Amino acid sequence: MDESKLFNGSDRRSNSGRITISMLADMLGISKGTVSKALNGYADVSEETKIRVTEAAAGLGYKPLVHAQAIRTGRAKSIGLVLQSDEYDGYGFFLRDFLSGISRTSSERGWTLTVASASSHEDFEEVATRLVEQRKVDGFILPRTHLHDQRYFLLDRLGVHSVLFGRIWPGSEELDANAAWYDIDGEFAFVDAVLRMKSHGHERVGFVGSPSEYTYAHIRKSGYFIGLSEAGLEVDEQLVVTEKRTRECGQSATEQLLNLPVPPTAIVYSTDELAMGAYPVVARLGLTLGKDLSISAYDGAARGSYMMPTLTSYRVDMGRAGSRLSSLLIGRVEGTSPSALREIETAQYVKGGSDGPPVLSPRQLAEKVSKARHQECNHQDRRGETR
Amino acid sequence: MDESKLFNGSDRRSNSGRITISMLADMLGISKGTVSKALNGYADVSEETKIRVTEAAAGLGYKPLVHAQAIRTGRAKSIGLVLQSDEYDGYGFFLRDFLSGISRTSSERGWTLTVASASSHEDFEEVATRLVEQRKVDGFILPRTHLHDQRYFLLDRLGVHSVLFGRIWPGSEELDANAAWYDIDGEFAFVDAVLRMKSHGHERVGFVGSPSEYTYAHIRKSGYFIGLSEAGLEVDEQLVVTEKRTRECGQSATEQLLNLPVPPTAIVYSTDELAMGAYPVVARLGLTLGKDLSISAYDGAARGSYMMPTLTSYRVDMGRAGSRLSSLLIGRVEGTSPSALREIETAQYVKGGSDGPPVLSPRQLAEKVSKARHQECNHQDRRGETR
DNA sequence: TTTGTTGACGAAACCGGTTTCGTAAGTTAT
DNA sequence: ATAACTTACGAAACCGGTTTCGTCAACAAA
Repeated sequence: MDESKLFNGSDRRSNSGRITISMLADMLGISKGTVSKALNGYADVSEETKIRVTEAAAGLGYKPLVHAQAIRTGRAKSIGLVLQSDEYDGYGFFLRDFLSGISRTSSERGWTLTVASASSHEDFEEVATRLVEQRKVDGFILPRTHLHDQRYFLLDRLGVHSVLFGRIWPGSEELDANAAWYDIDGEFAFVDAVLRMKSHGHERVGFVGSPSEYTYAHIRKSGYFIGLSEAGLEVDEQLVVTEKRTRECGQSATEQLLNLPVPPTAIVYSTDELAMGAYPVVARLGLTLGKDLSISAYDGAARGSYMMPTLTSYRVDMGRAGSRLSSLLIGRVEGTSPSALREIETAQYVKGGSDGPPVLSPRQLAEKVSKARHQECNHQDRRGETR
Repeated sequence: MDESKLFNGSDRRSNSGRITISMLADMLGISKGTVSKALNGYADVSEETKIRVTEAAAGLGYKPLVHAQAIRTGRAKSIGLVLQSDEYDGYGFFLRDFLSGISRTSSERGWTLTVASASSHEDFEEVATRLVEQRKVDGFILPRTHLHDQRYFLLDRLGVHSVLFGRIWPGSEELDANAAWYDIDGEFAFVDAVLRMKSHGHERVGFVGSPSEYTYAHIRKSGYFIGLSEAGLEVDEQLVVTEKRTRECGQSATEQLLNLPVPPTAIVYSTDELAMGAYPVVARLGLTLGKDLSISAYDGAARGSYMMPTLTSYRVDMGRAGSRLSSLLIGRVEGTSPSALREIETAQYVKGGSDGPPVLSPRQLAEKVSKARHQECNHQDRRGETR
């Protein structure tokens, strides 16, 4: 009673109602240093005092100001994420899930998500450096890992922690011995995809891959080859098209594969985005997906389910990815060894209507394609005449 | 020479190379208070000293630590954005543009973007309150404004600034006299859309609207009615379907309109998302978009351009929106009067292939629809028998 | 009983800034 | 020449925490 009256009567300004560590210390009749130590688990505070302080803090709703701590500890408790607009926007509808995952998990630990954007790699360097110099961020999540990810090495030089969404250079342990990462086992998914095509009865399975700068491109392609070998199918380099990015690329790749003398009856795409390109091609040639041609892809983008027929794919839980990545990064900043901060999970198979047993042999398919192709030309000719 | 030697010899620890205000003051031989005042434009510093300090700061790359400033000034120089996952994800591919716009402009002013997420309105309250209490954020951008936006009123009670993407309650000045906002003139776009349909020759133009909790739903609908009146077309309540959200909703709304005894030959959709629902309906009925039925929408989502035919729409520049919104919010936090912080811009018309002169009268269209409908039933019957 | 040791805490420095206040020198008014 | 203002700056308090260091009491060992 007396104490609180004394306190209220003091000249401490309102401070918009927030309770500070000094106030808390005054009310408890101990020094603010001791309060701080009690809350941070120092050894030289008695168990009894710790309990008193903790309870009072909880009761009064005292929460330390992170940036006031940061000035001494150097920790902003903030996760950095730089969105790069020069990269193809592979996030699509998933960006929100990803961000939600990150911010949810980090806020549970009292951390924050700081988002910045860069227009190029040089810009990334500038943006990241600024965030680090200004101590706005303790570490970065690096999505869409490249083979030799320059961002990782840059941050490493700056002495800033990072965690990769995807591996850097799988197989060369020396290089990323110091890296923490989270990844989805794309290899497994593509092995599975090929095996499923085989079990449908397909003998010629094509592959459309992503640009080789991305680590996942290699991993998924490798899964395709392993799948072929496990399925007992022979490798035909003609059936492999790579370095594709957008759905327009997927379109041309699909055309290229279907124009082969002996085309594949099934195609596995590195991403949903690429597989989207198959739909207009198939429609134009009068083919039916899931019958004349079977396709499957990877990412499990919601978009895929809007297609007719829906796209068979392997769904990646971006919310979970964001959540795990922030957890790993926080661990990294707090000193856990990177070798203990590596996680790999599997994508979830989502059956759609875009694959099934083949109704045509490769040669029959080739014939159907070339017929459709001729009709199309005639159509165009006629259209040309009427103009 | 002497000074720097003296300085190097001092016991100041490395501090990972960063240069602090005290160092700068030492090197210049003045007090750190004066340096601070010089950099912050105080009046009681001579012009000469200001120049000396500014140049030295620039030369040595001195940048004050924002959180060190924040502890005294109370400004974290950070913009808050809460992504709400209970709302339909209207951002789509635009979220990245939006975030880029915000972070680019705010970083130019030395500000940061802090992203959080909430799963419900109560959660928003909790998340926002936490960010405010911990002084992590100086204000919020509130996207997808509701008519009586609870978020706005909550933040107002907390004494935190916010800026709305969209207006709160257009027409009732008293309510949002204190609000700052940025908006795109949806009304104008829908007037324009109706007039364009009229100039194509359409006499019956339908409308599919969004849920009425959103301000924009009212604004766009109002534009539709104004457009009708300007075009000299009569209002027919049967042609208006509202409270629609997803593309599935758009699908049923389109069916509903096409099943009318005298259906519209043109439909204007409140969002691209809704208009997506028209495609499968039209395909099933054997109609051709841009001929049998003309449609246009609003948002200018990239997705729209992947449709065949491409969707005529009004493009909203989300990057610019984010940029302007952060600029307005920073102004608000720095004390500009909210009445000076209101901006309205127009959406850009993007012509696609989904609209054109009608080839059928409403009655002819009705006939074509009902024929297709019967065939469809027969198909289904036959399919049923073979099973 | 004296001499370490240990446990628990306070005082004060510190982090990197901002802001108040006092004051010496220069300037103008009387 | 003196009084009254300005101007320009430094000293020091301050923001809200953390961390170092010193100290005192209680306890154990000699």
